[in-house]
Amino acid sequence: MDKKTFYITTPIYYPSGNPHIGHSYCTVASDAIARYKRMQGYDVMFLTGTDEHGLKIEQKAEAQGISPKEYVDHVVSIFQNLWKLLNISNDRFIRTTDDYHVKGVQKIFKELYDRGEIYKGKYEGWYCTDCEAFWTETQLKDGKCPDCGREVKWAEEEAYFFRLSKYGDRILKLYEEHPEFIQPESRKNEMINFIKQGLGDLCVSRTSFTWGVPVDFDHKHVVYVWVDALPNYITALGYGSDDLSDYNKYWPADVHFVGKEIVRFHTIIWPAILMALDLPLPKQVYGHGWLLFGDGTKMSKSKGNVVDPYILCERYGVDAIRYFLLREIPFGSDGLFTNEALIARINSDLANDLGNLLSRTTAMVQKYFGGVIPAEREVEPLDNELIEMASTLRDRCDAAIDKYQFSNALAEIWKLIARSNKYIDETMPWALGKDETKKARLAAVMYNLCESLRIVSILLAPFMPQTTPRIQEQLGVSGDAVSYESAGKWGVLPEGTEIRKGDTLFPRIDVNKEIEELNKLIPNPMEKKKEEPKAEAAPKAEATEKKEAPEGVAMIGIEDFAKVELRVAEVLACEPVKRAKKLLKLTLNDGEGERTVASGIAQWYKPEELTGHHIVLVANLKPAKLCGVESQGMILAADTPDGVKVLFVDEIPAGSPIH
RNA sequence: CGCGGAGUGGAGCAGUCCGGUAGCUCGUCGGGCUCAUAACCCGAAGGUCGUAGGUUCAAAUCCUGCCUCCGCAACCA
Repeated sequence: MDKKTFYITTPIYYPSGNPHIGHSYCTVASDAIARYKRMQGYDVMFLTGTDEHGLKIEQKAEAQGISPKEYVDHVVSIFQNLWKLLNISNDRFIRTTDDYHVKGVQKIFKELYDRGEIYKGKYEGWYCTDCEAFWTETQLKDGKCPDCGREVKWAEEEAYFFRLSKYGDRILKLYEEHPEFIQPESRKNEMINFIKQGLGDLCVSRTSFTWGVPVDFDHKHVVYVWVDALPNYITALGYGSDDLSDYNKYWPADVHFVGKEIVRFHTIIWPAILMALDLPLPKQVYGHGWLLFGDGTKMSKSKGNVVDPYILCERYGVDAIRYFLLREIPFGSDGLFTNEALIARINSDLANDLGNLLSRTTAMVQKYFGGVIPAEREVEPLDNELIEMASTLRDRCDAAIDKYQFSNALAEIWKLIARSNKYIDETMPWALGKDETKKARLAAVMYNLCESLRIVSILLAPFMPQTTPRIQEQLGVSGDAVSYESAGKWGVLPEGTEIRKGDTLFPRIDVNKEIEELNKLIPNPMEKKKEEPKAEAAPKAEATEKKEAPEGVAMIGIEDFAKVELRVAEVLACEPVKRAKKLLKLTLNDGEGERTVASGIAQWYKPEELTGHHIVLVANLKPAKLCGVESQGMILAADTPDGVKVLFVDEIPAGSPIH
């Protein structure tokens, strides 16, 4: 009989920057499931990959003076190295630039077109030439491009559209008939509301850039993100090629793990595309939460506050990071990532509870029995609770894993670890060791502890694949004694097994020292954001960030710089902008007259702190409308660890040009 | 009224759907033990569950108003 299959995917990540801890989070979670399911005997297909097309990549590459392919090759290799480092056991890695994917997408696109699901139309809207982007009326800021503030013109672009609008009802019905389709539950309502507002047809091709999958029957066009990226889940299985064996075997996916920000694409657009193709739908889309920092900021490439997964792994070990990510944060919700919490978990859970349990157990077996537990053992009723808990642990883990509740699964495992530590206190093996007549009892106690640890090591393996072999080595177990099957049984440890104390599993970390060193390593966004008045508190959770390297800032010639007109200006008046959190409206005397400039510094300056000062003005910036205020320039300010500092040049008269 | 999330002992969370002793982890304090990575085990202190009303025999839980915080969006020229 064929093994039951299990197909799990991560999103394909966009390599416009290096992978951060958020990518790692989703990938580690998927990996744990993949490993767990494999352990249970499933034939698992675990897919991850990268989504490499699009304007942004094209621009990034151009900024670095290399081809898009060169650019993505480089970044993708960084992703792949990180997955290797994190022990990610993906079966495949799909790149949307792979030939088979390109062919598959072209085939899908054509088929959708032939079925009348995609039609050629006109994309109408306000077009910004500089950004090469279309905007809707409502997106415009006072009739100008919301991105760059430049003039836009009404333009039409030929484009292909997918008839998404006709699938609203079917998708709602899908949610109704399969309430488990969107997880967690709370995300479903958002989707329902979104659909009920009415779905429009979806633009699925572009002519404004070329870095994409060409539409093979209309070469002006490249396929736009939706029909390119989403089908990776089936092209990776060979859909669109001659060999459909994997597709037939693994599709539909058992679960797509995605971040909550892209739930919409996976629960509306993706099912619609599949419906249009008459293909089976994935069984479930799970939208996990975000990792947040101490100040509640979502981590992202653009904000730069990235905790570098490499540095973390290097300092604490891969398994510690994997453990923390899966244990600390309930999978469906957002969670805080702080170094303090990380270190606390490592010390208390990994070093004190698990590491120390193994250490004291193996040390005693060594000490009292020279490493081999005697066969003659005297059981007592006291043992029953431990045995009961250990032999049913697997069921509780299974149940949690079935619901993707990683933290609950780990919590269950740790209950057994805690129970085992308590068991040592209850049985007092050191006292038994002093009494020759209690040898058999002592043997039973040690045996029970080893059994307990054996079961722990098996169930922990999907989460901490590097650590568990070390535990099992010390326990002297392997093969059948560490199978999933045997995790549900008590009394598997073979007679005569040689147990020996090994190296410390997880060394304890000195919290204060460590936090100090981390702070040296990576600047802290908390400090520059808000000064906490309660400074007497112990070294507190330090959210850390790593500033993104100032990549892509190319050298310019003097002639480029000469294009910028800098001038000293006096701040005549300053007021907050209504409806704007960050903006201050400055009225300036630039030496020739008055002008208005908006500046996003409300967070750092009160209006009265600026009036009267002389500042540096970029005088020839194209005007832009911000929150209803016409900004006719920009003032210079510096980013510092303590916040943004406006450059004051009070001793220089207003109007002075600067070179 | 832009959309959404959240306010529970010092910190981080569970409990809220299906009202009825407020639970967990960490931290603090006291005790025990010595096999172990100054680890482990036991105990204690600490919360009028954001606020004001309402429903009810009974509300953290249901209803209404309000306040605060956060994310997204609109503003970081």
